[in-house]
Formats: sequence, structure tokens, C-alpha cells
Amino acid sequence: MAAPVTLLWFRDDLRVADHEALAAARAAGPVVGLWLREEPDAAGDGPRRLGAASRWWAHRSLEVLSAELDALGIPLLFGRGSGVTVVPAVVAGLGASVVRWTRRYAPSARTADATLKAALAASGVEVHSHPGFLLVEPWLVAPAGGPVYRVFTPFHRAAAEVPVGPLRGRPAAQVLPPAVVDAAARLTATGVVMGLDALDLLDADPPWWADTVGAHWVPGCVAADQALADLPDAIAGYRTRRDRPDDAASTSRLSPRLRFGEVSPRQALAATRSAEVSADDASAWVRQLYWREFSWHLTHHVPRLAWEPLRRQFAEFPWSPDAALLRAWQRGRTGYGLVDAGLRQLWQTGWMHNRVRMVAASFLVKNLLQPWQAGEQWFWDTLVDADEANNPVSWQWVAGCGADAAPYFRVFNPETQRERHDPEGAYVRRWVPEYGTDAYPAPVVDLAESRRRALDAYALLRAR
DNA sequence: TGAAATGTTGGGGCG
DNA sequence: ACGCCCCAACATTTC
Repeated sequence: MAAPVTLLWFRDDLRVADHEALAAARAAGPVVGLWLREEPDAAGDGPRRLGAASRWWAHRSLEVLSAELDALGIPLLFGRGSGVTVVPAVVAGLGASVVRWTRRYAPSARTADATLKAALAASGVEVHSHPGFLLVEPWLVAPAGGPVYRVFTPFHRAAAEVPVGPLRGRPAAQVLPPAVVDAAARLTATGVVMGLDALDLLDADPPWWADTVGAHWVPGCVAADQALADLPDAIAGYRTRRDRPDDAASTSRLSPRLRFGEVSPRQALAATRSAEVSADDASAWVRQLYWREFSWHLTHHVPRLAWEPLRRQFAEFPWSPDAALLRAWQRGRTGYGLVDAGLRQLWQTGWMHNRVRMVAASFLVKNLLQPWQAGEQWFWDTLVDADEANNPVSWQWVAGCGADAAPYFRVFNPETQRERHDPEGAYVRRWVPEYGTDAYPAPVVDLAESRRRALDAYALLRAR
């Protein structure tokens, strides 16, 4: 009797190395891969819809994954719709008896996956979900008083105690049974699955930045493996260089790789163990890796965290939404060099240095009094590393309404920050060439006055 | 992973 | 020698 066919549903795990679900599937027999451009299921559950930058990255990354899998004899099929609709149809069409995937942790995605798992199990299909996206499962650590940590340091201490498993190797190549090849062709013919291009991940009328972003990144697990190999060099001096946006090599730029699972956090952690990295630099960088874990820990345990403030009193905060101010911020025309450089770097490259993210976010939320959700949505749409947990949690942190948050009254002065972190002005000049000339926009707000306004708004909130 | 206001201290100029 | 003032350099407090 032929070995059972396994359908491997790829989601945020677009790699072949250190892939537990892939290794387990391949060990059992022939494997067919699937990736879906997901839409909410009948109950409205599923992952958040991809932003424009994420769609671009996903498309390119999938081209690479498809080629990598092809070299292993594993076809990668593409579909569109909810998992609970498409996956059973593909399972039936292939005659697969096992489905595997790498676990995800956002409440809505987990609910959708649970629904699918139950449906498959009811029809006699074996389903296995595997860890791989995080170092620590969010439910494996908990503070004394409840299921979820709200402060980073104790979370970090507890999470670091949880052992991280060994790396998995690349799977062996396979020869797919002809009957499965034929079945896959029939699925294509009937439109259940389609070519990558038919997913329309690249907008027909792309924003003009699609080309410029492409000039700064090579998505996909092949380039990601190189980035991983370069990690020891990339984080040399990280502890002292990390706050210098003018130093293009001051950070690892691994965030989109982790977001799409082109590298696993386990691989990243292992790479920091290299002898070339000082213990100080490694621990500073690994700490950031655990901030990602913390974000997912929170996101897993706290419903609606992506759009509602964790500290509920902030639901009453007197924001003053203003489309023109938001637009000026989005396009890097606020009249403050570091803020504008950051937003323009984002628009042109799909990425922004972390220090600048904090300053730009503080400016939007505090000096401009725009709701943090507006900034979060812009980042969600334009960042190639837009992450369902990191992005909202970080915005809430800046806005002062999140976990272990910066106090609301901690208002960055963008000019002081610019002088401190870009002392030669190289970063600002790079992204805002007209800075300091007549062509540069006048400040949209006065710093002292807008700071005062933000503190007054906060005082009003506390009085309620 | 603040900034600004306010407080404290101590060296040096000066009468 | 001494008190007084200025003020830079920190330290603390407040938002």
C-alpha cells in the first residue's frame, strides 16, 4: 500500500530548513504543499488581511519557496478563500489523509484553525499542528496571579527558562506518486487551486513604491538563509549601535524574515551563539527576540488587543482625528526631520529603524493627538515586517495604553532625538534631501505647545 | 527604550 | 579669609 499523502499548509513559515511540520510530513511519505490567500471564514475568523507591503513580500517569498520545494519534489499549490473552505477540498482532491501546519497564535486565526481541525477530523483526516513560529508557546509561561504577563522583564525571565529544542535539518527530496500529480492537475483545472499570479497579491495598479521597496530587499528563504549566516556580523556592536539609524548596518533587518517564517526564531537564537558575537551584543539582540515573544504572548491571551487599548481607560482618550495631519505624517511632511525621514524610509523601503519608529509613533500619538490605531494601520499596510502581534503591541506601548508601556507623559522631543541619534544628520539627509532648505515643509505643530496639549489630554483622561 | 522643571552641589571670581 | 554670587554639572522630581 502506498504511503499516505500529507498536505502541508504553509502560512507564516515560508522556509524549508528547521521546519518541524515539513520534517514530520516528509518522514511519513509524500508531501504536497499549499498556501492560501486567506479570507475570513463563515464565522468571520481568520488571520488579519495582509497589507500592501506584506502582499508584495509574500508574493516574492512564495516564488522562492515554490522553487525550493520544487527542488525537493514537493509541489506548492495556491488557493484563495478561507482554510475551512479550501483545505478540505484540496485534501479530498488529493486523497490526502494527513494535514499538517505550523501553529499560529492570534485568537481569530486560532479559532479558524480549530474549526478546520474539527471539520477535518470529523471526516477522518489526521491533523497535526506544530510549533515553530515562536521560541516559547504562549501558554507555557504564566505569572503567579493569572495566565498572562503584563510586564516584560518577568516574562523574559520566565520565558528564557523554557528550553528551546534542537534545529531540524532540510528534508530529503521525494518522488511524488503519479496519481497525486494527476490529482493536483485536476484541482488546478477545476479552479480549486491556481497559479501564484492568480492570487493577485501584487496590486494590478501597484503603489509606486513597489519598485523602490524591491530595490531594498530580496524576499525568500534563500536570501533569508544568507541573512542568518550574516547575523553574527550584523549584530556586532549591536548594544551600542542599535540606536543609530544613520548606521545602515546597526540592526540585523531580520524582522520580515521572522514575520514570514523565512527563518525560525530558533535559528536566529542559535546564530547568536556564534563565537564572533560578544555576550553583551548577543544578549541585547536576543532581548529583542523575546520582545517578539512577549507580543505574541499578550496577543494570544488578550482578545481584541490589535484594535482596543489594553488599559481600558484609554478607550476614553480625547484623540482629535485630523485627516490632514495624518496625511502629513504618513507622507513625511511634518516639518520634523527625524519623523519625516522615518516615514519616507518606510514608504520607500517598507521598513523603518526601530528608534525612529518610536519617535515617529510618539509624535503621531502625542504631538498630533491622532489615535494610535491610525498609525498602526498605516504601519500594517506599509511595513514588510508588519506583524499581527508586534505592530499593535508596540503602538500601544508607545501610546501608553499597552503592557509595560512607556508612561503617557514620556513624550519624545523629535529634535532632541534627531540630535542625539543622528548627530551628523546623515539619516535625515538620506531620506529628506530638501531638509533645511526653503522647500522643506514648515512644522505642522509647535513642539512645546503640542506637548502641553498632550499632557492636558492625559490629565483629562485621568480625571475621568 | 524621556523631557523639562526644579533642586543641589561645588568651583571659581570677586569684593 | 570669608561671604556672596554665578553657573555648570549633576541629581531629583514632575508631567
